Amino acid sequence: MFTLVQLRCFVTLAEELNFRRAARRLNMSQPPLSRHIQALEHEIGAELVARNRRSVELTAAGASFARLSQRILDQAIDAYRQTRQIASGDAGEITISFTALSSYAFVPSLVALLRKHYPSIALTLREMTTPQQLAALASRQVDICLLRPPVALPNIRTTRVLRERLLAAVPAKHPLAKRRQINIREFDGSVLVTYPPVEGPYFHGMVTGLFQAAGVYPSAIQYITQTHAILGCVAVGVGLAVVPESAKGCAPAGAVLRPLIGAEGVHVDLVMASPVETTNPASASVLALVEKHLGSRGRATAAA
Amino acid sequence: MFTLVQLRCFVTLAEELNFRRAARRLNMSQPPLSRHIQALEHEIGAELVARNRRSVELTAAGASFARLSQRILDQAIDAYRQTRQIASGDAGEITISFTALSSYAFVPSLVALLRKHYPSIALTLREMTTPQQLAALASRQVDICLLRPPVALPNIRTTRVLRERLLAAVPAKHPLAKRRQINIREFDGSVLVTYPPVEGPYFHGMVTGLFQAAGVYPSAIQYITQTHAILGCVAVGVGLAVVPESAKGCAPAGAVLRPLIGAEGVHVDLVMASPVETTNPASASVLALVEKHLGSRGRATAAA
DNA sequence: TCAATTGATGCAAGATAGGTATCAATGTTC
DNA sequence: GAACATTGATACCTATCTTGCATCAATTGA
Repeated sequence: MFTLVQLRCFVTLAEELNFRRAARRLNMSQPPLSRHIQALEHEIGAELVARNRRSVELTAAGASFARLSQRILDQAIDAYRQTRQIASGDAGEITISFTALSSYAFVPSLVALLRKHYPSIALTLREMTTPQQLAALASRQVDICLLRPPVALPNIRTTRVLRERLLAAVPAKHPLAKRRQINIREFDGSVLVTYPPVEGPYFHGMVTGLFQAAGVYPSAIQYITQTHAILGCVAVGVGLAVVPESAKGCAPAGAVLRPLIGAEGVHVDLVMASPVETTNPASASVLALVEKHLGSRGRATAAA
Repeated sequence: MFTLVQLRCFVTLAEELNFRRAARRLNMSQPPLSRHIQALEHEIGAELVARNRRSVELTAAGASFARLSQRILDQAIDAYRQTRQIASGDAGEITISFTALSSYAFVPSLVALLRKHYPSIALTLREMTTPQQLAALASRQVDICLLRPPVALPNIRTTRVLRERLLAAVPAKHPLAKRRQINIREFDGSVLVTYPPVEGPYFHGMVTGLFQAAGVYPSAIQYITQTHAILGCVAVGVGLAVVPESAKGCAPAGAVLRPLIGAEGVHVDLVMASPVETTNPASASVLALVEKHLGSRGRATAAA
């Protein structure tokens, strides 16, 4: 197989049509250039330049090969640059998974942040449930997960990116909807729509712990997996619910959200989880960027 | 700049993810493969494979670079093959010029012949007048010309590809149109529509020579450059004409062609002209093909 | 704990690329 | 038409690179 150096020599010769001038442009003397061209012609088994002892001109094969060679060289330096960029984390691909609710709370600002600082990183977003996220993280199918704690996996590090208060969700036609804020005791005897223990263990534990601590007992509990589905049930009057602040982004018209009195010390977190060691420099770049950005903002602000 | 050999090594390693197996596939021992990969990584300035002393896996940069490398290698062997093909004349580009009339007589069968034997030669056809053809041939702007003799240019060789009889062209409403064949003496005293001496010297000399030899003198001569224009004039009753047999292909409805008595020994030739030495192997292939084909057919048959 | 396998490294031999000096051939100039 | 300049090719030497063999340290599996 011929060499890229030979191609570079040939392309320059094809442009100059003069061995000495081409050699000067290539920063070499004329004899090795002659030998490179000879080697190339011998390798391909065809005459590429017609030399008349005085003038040099391309053969039909040489003219075609010059174009192809130029393309190969262009691709080579392109591959060089692109790979350096990926290695430095300035470019590349990154896959981020997120829970449905965080798409309202944190993902929009994350995408904006990435687009601003790393426009050449290709971002793939994948909505998953938390158990799916843990599996994807363990098998390294995703670079970064946005999910609810805790993340009990080896060699995974987490950073809290969002801390939210809890809000009460009541139907718009419910008497409580007129209150500016709602005490958790008002839930006593009502139907509670909330997260199931298996699919949403974090929220489930938080809400049930909250009610137990306050000594409040709903008359019935309706388990629903996703926040937007819970709010949908509230909107049609199924019952009351406790949801994180970011649920404002997906509240239907029939449900209103009010500050929850009696849950002041309780809040829900959203964490960013990623492998401790990654082979993807773009991932490291994004993690560093997010953490730097969080640090400057106090890492506890809820997104609009 | 890195080497194609290094790329080949890296691509194979990326496929095998094992230095020894990759080295075996590359027909080399393992140490030089390790060195090639190291050199490549040093050249690019990035880690391409993550080696854990036991397993080898690609980094993000390495995965991208492997794809790009494969593409470069593919293009390299493609360039190799394509150039060999062009050099051997099996592929390439060829420009053939032709006179308007030969587009009916010879060009169709030439195109068919090329498409059959050299489907990967790109054919450019260019209609020119004979003086334009001579200039294009001298400046090597075309590879092959189909034109009327003589071709008085240095380093140009010609081959006769077609020899045709002459026919009489008369208006369909003319009394002579009823004859099966027409004697040249019948032209005496009629208007002759024929080729001008400057733009169509070959035909002009042939026709005038024919009439002089027969002692026939038209009452008037109308000069028109192209055969199809001459036949158009004949069709509307301007006069009579003498045209080559291949004019059958472009005769309008109002003109009829009949064998010409008294011109038996006279015929017109179409020759194929090309530079003696050409840098275009495709041209040589086409010339050889045409000559071989003519040889088997006796080189004098008029095309339909 | 021992054997097998992994990728990296030291070393010597061979191959290769590069430079200098030079040649034969062809234009150019006076 | 003869001297000169310029062209690409070649001979030869040196520096560098590449290769394969032998070997090493580390890890894995039995």
